[in-house]
Amino acid sequence: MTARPTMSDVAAAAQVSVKTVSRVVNGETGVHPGTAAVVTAAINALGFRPNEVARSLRPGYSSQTLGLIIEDLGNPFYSQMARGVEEVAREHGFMVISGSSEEEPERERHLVQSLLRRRVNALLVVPARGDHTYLSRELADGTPAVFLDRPPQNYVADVVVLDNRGGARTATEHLLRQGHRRIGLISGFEEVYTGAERLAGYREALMDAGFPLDPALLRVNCHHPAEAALATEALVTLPDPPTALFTLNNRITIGALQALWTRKAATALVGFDDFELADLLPIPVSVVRHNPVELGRVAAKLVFARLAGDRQPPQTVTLPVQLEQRGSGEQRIH
Amino acid sequence: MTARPTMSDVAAAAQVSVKTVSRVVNGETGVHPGTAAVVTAAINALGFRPNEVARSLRPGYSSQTLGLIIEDLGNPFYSQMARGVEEVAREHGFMVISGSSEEEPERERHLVQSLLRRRVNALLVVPARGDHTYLSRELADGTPAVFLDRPPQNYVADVVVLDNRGGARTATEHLLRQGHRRIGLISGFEEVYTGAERLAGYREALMDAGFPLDPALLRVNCHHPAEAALATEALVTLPDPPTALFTLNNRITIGALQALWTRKAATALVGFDDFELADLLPIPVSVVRHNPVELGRVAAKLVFARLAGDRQPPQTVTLPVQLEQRGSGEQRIH
DNA sequence: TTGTACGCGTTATCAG
DNA sequence: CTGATAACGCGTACAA
Repeated sequence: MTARPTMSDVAAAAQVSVKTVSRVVNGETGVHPGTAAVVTAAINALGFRPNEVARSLRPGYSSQTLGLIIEDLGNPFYSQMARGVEEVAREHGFMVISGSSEEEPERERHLVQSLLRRRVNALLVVPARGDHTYLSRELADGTPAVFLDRPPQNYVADVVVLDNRGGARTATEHLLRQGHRRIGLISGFEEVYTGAERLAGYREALMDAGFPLDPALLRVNCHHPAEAALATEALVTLPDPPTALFTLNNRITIGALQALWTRKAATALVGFDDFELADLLPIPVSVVRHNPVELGRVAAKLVFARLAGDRQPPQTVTLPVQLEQRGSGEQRIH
Repeated sequence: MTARPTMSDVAAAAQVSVKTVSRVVNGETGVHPGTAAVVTAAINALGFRPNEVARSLRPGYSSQTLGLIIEDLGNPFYSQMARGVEEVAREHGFMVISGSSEEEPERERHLVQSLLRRRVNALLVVPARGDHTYLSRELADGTPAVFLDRPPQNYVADVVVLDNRGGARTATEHLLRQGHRRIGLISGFEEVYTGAERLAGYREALMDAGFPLDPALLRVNCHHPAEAALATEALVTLPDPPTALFTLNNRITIGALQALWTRKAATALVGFDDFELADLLPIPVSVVRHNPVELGRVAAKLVFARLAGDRQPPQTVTLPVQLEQRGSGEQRIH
């Protein structure tokens, strides 16, 4: 109930000046041990805790805070990214303020502004769709920004992404190598960067191998497992059905699996994104997996390099992904 | 690269005093429209953004920030809680600084101190094990704290928990009603609050129904799915094996399921905690489910009630859980 | 070894 | 309607 004690409260209690208290608090040299003891006693008696807000207002000091904007804190992929960011931040004595953009551009802008008003040292952003030129104005003072999972539109800065295209190529080539020629593809939002890249990787693999891409095998805009299940159902009941499926994210993979199980279809399947239980299912699911925590870590390290004065041109880091062969993707065509 | 412009920069550019700029920025009445226009123009020209840090230093103002300490931001259960907290915070114009305690008491203390130094308005904490009397000193000024998922030890404050005991009772009674008399139980850390409560619920249900508790059917301290699988294996191969299993958290449920599948055992199963795919598996898994987002929301609302001046004695809110009958728990004994 | 003045960016007070 | 001044809590520069 009492207001939090300040340095001058401590100074008054210890019968010294605020500056002496400051010296003790910051462990500066040149304080008489006796005085220091008195001050320390007063600090403990009053329960004084230095006010980081006041400190960060002073020139040369900063809030020691990172701003993190992601699509949804509750989504495991992003929350693991956040975890990676937090780890690196802690190593530097920083804390993280985070917010969910809900993939809405206005919300993102609002969050950017709120965070900058709080004078975060840097921004880490999973960019929502839409134009990002507004950032030039917001970050004109040199506050670094690093983008995660996808690049922003019309703003040049450091970006850390997964090798979406490469992973999709690998998955598709793997299925081709098992003898599959008709490989169905189910994707989520078409316009999202990661989805587009993965689709491109699938296309490239087919082209390079000299096989045609049958548009009838493509199902896009499946946002829920249920829609993916329907799409799978539709593909499997085609006159000339695919012998394998490539599902572009884990929600889709889950929906597809359910449809395949109820149909007892022996269609091979490789999914992008790992998921819990994938390796424990009766037929373990082959996936292209990656490391969201590492993504967060790498982005945070980039941020701290910038804060340390790194003036290199903005770079794009592409993190490798791994094809995990567990069974569902290794069913050869007879 | 330029330092961020301040109010006095704007004032100079607009040929007015800082106070006038302040008035315009805060939309105060009593400013000549002409002057306001000039000031607004200067603000836009310079890209001025008010410094919330400086503002929060002033008496009567605050950082408009909540501190959140959870076990692990990367864990879906906790990250969804964080999501709920964030939602309510945003409604109040607050932001959230979060940190992971890793279930280590010293880390928690360190986080508490860091957050209080940053003058967060309130603390939301998933308490690590160990004594929490230290909080009396830290929060002597009246900064509210609310605890999530489990109560702290030796500190009285608002707490929001799930109905762990009731959920476990319900699950056990459900299995008893299906005719099961030998119900195996697999749990994680024995000393964790939630686990202890769930175990107690199981015990109570058996006692109340007048059935003995066979210690041979209890397996504790399974921290990974693999350990749970081994425990399941051991239970199923008992001379007089259980006909049903009650698994105390989702990691354990997953491990148990795998063991049952490989063994093709027809043991009934109910798990505490829902998990992705639970409803999509060939035999859908019955679970006691709950709503982590709601838990976060309720806790945050409690915090804001306290911040608004609510002086009621600390309360414990117990959130209901639901038994979701999907199939695995409804296999009657022949 | 210790203390005094000043400034960080903002807002409240009170005068013009 | 507008502005000068003090203050928020702390640390730097410079004395004493």
